[in-house]
Amino acid sequence: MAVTIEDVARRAGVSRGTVSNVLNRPEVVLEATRTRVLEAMHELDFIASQPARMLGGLRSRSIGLVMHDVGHPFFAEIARGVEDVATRENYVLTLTSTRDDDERQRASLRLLLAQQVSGILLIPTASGADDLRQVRERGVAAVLLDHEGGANECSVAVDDVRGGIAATQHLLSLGHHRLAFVGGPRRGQRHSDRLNGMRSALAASGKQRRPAVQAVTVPADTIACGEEAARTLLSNRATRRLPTGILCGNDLLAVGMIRGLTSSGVSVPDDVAVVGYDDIELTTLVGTPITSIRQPMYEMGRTAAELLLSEIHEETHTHRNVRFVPELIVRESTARP
Amino acid sequence: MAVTIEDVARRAGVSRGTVSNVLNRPEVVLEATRTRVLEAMHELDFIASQPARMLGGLRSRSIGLVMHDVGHPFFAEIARGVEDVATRENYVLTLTSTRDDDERQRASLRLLLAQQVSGILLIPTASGADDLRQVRERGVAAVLLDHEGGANECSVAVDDVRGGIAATQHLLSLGHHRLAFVGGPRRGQRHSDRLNGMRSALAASGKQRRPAVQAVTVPADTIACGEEAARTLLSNRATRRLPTGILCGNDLLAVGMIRGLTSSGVSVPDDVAVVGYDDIELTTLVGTPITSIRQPMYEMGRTAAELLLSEIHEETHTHRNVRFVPELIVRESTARP
DNA sequence: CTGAAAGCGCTAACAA
DNA sequence: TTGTTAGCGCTTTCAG
Repeated sequence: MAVTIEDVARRAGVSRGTVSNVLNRPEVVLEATRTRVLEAMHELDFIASQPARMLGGLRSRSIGLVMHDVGHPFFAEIARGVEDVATRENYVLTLTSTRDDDERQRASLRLLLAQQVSGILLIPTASGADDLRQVRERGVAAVLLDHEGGANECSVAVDDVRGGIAATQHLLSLGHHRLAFVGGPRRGQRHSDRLNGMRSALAASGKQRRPAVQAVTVPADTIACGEEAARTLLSNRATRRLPTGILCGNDLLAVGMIRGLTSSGVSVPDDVAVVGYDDIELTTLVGTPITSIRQPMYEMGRTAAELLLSEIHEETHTHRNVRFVPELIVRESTARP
Repeated sequence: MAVTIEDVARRAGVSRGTVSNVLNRPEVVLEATRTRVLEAMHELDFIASQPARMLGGLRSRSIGLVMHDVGHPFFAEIARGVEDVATRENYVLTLTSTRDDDERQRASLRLLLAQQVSGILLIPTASGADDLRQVRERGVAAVLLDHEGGANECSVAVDDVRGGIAATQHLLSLGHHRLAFVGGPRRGQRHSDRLNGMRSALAASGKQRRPAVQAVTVPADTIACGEEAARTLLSNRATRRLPTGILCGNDLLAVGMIRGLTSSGVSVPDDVAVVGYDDIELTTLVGTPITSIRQPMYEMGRTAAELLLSEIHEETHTHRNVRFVPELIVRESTARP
């Protein structure tokens, strides 16, 4: 088997306890013995077994991240932020994707708990934010990510209502009063809050028309769904005029929307202005750069990881609900330069 | 503390050993007792501690993935493939990013080893493929990803020489004989193989000019570096004519290259044809859709994970060096439709 | 400051 | 078929 603490002890001519001490409380062991032990470790290329240490009573130096899908740039960027602080603090990051499935989320959480991670970051499914309760009951630290949390927990989110308001005010200022929102149930409250933001901004403007914000529901946050939504809007024209200002629940939807619109001869931004959400790098790269509501994804990951580590380590940790403010980034999809 | 196997045993009125048996060899315990134990587990919401099981002698049900950066779509997509099979097989995936730093790669490997993962997938830094030796010496399964391996190990790679050849033949068939390659040392042999592919295809064509393929070195695989490379090519024009066919080491470089070229009044593809590499989704979304050499990233991740699990489980595992064949996908950046 | 020994939660013989 | 027990590699008292 692998080289154990026993081997190191023998080689250094000390007891296991002493080796353990140089690992965990080096200040308590004599300089001379310590170097001797360190040398022995080095010569044997000793790597202490984390599982064994944990059984011995140490915390685990690993945290878990549960999210929808690493493949999506929004989540990947959050993961980067988390990973950077984890690495910096010498933690490893175990990650699992739920594909937005409640069952998989529950399974993921159990798997992480079984690993004895010392903390969990959860980007919940539409209805799964409560699952953290059970995690906490087991004494494992947890913070909610991309979801507003309660008073007795840490959370990191972005103010979606303000995002909706910012997008709407921008559209209104450009003279667009016939508005639509494209989003789906999969992102749960994220999208409904943004829609609410639109509605309240429109109401506040006093420019509200009879048919308020038109909401188009899509099954997923993809380019294809965006194109589909464009077709829906276009074919509805018989009964309802085409909106001239559209907010999409994420940037991929916006890409699809613009594509669907232009391929039917509707010009963006001349006929219709389109706003995306998230502000992933892609928005700057497409043919018509997209105006978007920027969410600080990397920062969110970093902050959440820091809160989690603080909850793990600090005796006097007080819960915080961090809420970032999204930022409107104007590009060509709403206004020609 | 948490609920242990002991609690379950007491509640079900059996011994620890029996509980352990229903966990590990259910067929050996009487139907009746087993259901009783299962019920007790359920009532207590028992989750067996993986660390403890490992000490007891079980394998770990976790694998590690070491890569450059989760934030990059190429790696993110590989990670997705890995994650899908890990989840399917009830393994958890621990991932670490090296940012292409040898030191960090070594640290990552140690961290994973300390966690007692039962297998490691490594996308090595330019010079770090050898680090797996030490992993294997410790009896931990390992497969090399995105890097051609030796006979005594499993690996999953893509034939870069053929990728370079395919791109070159395509460019030649379009009438471009003055060629350039843009790439960097960071991706190590990946890029040099592609360049070699270009050279041999050019030589084989009999159309070789005196100045063979012009190689432009960039420090990183980013859009900014692509633009920079465009400027370099442009400013070299005094001594060396502008190439008319350019292969970029990845798609982001190609995006930057096209942008740099067009902003200087050089038309793509009319004046210069540009080919990217990887074929990430982005290639279809930019203003001028990019011809690219497709690498099956998701498949690579899946395959590597499957090889790893086979190496972990199967007694009779034989090593394989899987080499995918890249595919040329033609789009507007080399030929107007 | 160092060594000896108990125990962490579980698995895997071995007995019964 | 089930119970008993000896570790797994480490940490952490507690003596020395």
